[in-house]
Amino acid sequence: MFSKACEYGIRASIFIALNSFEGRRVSPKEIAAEIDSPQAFTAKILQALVRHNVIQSVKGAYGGFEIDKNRIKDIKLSDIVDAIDGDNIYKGCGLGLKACDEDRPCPMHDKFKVVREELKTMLESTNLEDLALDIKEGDTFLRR
Amino acid sequence: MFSKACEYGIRASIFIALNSFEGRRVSPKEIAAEIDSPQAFTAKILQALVRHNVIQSVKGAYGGFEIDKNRIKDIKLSDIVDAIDGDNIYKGCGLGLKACDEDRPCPMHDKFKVVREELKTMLESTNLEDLALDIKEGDTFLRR
DNA sequence: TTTAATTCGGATAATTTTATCCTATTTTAT
DNA sequence: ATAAAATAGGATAAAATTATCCGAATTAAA
Ligand code: FES
Ligand code: FES
Repeated sequence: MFSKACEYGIRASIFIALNSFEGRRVSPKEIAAEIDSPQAFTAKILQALVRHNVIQSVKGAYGGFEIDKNRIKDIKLSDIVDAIDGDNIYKGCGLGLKACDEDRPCPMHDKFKVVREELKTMLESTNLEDLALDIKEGDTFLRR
Repeated sequence: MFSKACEYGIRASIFIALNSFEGRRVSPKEIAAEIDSPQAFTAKILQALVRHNVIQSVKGAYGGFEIDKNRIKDIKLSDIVDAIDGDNIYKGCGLGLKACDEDRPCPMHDKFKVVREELKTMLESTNLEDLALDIKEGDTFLRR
């Protein structure tokens, strides 16, 4: 469904949010260890998320990645997916036609559109706060 | 959402079904031209679909690809996706954990599961006959 | 001001996916 | 039998994704 980069990006964002609640910055090393991802590759993804303004970075000693505590609840899954995988999964044709076009639809269009919309709604209505809180409660996990 | 191979595979299967209604076999060349896909790559995908028993091939002169006319309505989109992309999209964890596990779910699990199930239901309840008939009526298109 | 701890960014490598090419094999018609 | 028309399948190649490495730039503390 999502690219590896996007999966790592979401898991990383949740872990950063979790720590930002406590006012703690985290390093790519710590993040990769926690979410079980390749460290250098994860670092690249974090850079992309910074560029897209999803997370913030602080350089130098005592630096690391963080998310403004007050904005955690405003960051939606769709922001992360958009930043890394782009909008094809929301807007693209399920059969790979150049664009999804109501006026000249592919055979899967009517049925696919429903699923695509549901995915969109789900990603747009899920924020980092919700996800991080579940982890804190021990109900969900970032690795296995 | 799906791989290129899978997109081509679905489009090809629909076109083959359309022709099999008329008792006509089609070649990879004709298929690729019709669905706007690379011919040799498409041929490989057709071979895979034959191996998975989704379509049939007849070698030699006057040969080509076809689908048993009586089985067109029994072939579901999920059969094609399964054959080419496997079952990860139905069964896998949305955040890329090794497997989706109810007992140790990822933070996205509850919400992702709903979308994944809807996709599964959609693919399992859509058959090649429905898709091919819409094209015949001129309501939908395989290329653009 | 120096040092240590960091992120940033470029270069490169490995792997997977997508794509092409060529030959072998099969089958029908002549 | 032979020739022609097809699919099958192996060997590569190209492109995209995933992954690693290393030095440059930045920042805070000592
Ligand atoms: S045209 Fe294919 S999904 Fe809309
Ligand atoms: S555990 Fe991630 S989707 Fe079920």
